[in-house]
Amino acid sequence: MAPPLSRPGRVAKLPPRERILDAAEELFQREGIRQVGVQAIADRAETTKMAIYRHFETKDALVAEWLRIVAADYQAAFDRVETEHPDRPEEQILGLARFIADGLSAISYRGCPFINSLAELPDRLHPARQVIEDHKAHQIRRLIGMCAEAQMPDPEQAAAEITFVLEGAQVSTQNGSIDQTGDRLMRIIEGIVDRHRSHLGAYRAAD
Amino acid sequence: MAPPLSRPGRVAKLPPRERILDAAEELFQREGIRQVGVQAIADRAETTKMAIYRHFETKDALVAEWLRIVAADYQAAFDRVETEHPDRPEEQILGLARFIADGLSAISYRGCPFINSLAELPDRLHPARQVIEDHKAHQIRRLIGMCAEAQMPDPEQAAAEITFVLEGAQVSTQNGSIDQTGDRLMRIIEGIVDRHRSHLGAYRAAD
DNA sequence: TCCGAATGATACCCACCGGTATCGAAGGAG
DNA sequence: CTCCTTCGATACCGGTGGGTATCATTCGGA
Repeated sequence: MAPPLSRPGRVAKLPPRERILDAAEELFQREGIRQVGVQAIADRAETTKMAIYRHFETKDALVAEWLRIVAADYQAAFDRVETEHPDRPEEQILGLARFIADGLSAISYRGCPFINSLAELPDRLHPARQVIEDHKAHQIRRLIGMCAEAQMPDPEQAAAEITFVLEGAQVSTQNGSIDQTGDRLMRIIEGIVDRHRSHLGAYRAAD
Repeated sequence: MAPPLSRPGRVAKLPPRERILDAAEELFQREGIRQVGVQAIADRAETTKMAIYRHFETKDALVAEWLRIVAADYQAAFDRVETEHPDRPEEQILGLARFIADGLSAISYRGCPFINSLAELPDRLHPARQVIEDHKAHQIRRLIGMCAEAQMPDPEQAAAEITFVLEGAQVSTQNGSIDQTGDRLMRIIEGIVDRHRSHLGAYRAAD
């Protein structure tokens, strides 16, 4: 059952399913979901359309699987900052911000996969939409947890603020109108954390 | 030359070009650019595909024209808050935020046209991309101006912060994971303005 | 009244897309 | 060696997309 991970002849060629997912990730991110045809994915994965439909029910299922992988990457970032800064929630939040800020230049010119997919898949019944929704809910819940641990008086508001800024930064990288986005983003997040943590903000906190 | 604006028979029917643009606005916003075919626009405009191609070179040109209209709406909002609160730049910024916050429920489930179009049109040579880029540049410039007038020590940073938050809020309305988005948005913007205006922020300002 | 531009309606072209059917080659397991 | 699964390749199908050609109709202006 386990495919050969060693010397499959010339170059180490991954099994088809992996190659398909790699190709899909690359193409979906760069060209957009609807722009990329199944044939193009097959070509780039050095396989055939038929092989794709042997591993995935439909193109939509492939899209959903791709987003599931991307979501796992984000979750891994959450895990990493938590283990790197145990019991230091402010540091965890800043670590997340740096993760996004560092990724900005990498995904420049082509924004966040989730935001883009949301725009490209208006049908709320699309299988990928469920993946996105779950991921966003999970993410905001974890972020609220961090804010609460940091003794912020209104963790929901703080988490919402951070979420808005992170997503806005990812959107704004797509057009060149705003430069130094990464640095600006870090300074903004630092300001938010400082304000919510120390002087309890300008508005009434719930308890 | 001027088309009849009165009693064209039964219901007041606008000239075809207007009906086409109205239909395109509605459908592009709700279903997405690529999802909507030219035939669907013609049907909804109660005209024919042929008529569309008599008024617009290509579908892409129609998309660009649509975004030009949307951009004009946003500019009108800028104009309005400026005339409503002359020499009160903080009020102007809050007015803009309220404009976005009020629009949130209206565009709920289907985000900002510019952000969506950015995701749907990865080709940077698409005619609509130029429209978006110009609009964003113009908007950020105007926002920086307001921040400068409000005596904020780092107007570029403040404008970037506000931009991120506004765009992030529009993105986050698309999935229901964050509720009370409008109220949260207003409180966040108030906090930003307060911080940048009064106590000069936590970071060193560039003189 | 007459003319010409703008409009409406239909049929058509070609390319591409998602998805399926079929067949042969390969390749590991018993 | 043989069997059975996986993989590769090609051809095909129905539907739809953007865009064009053609012709009849309407209607305002001179």
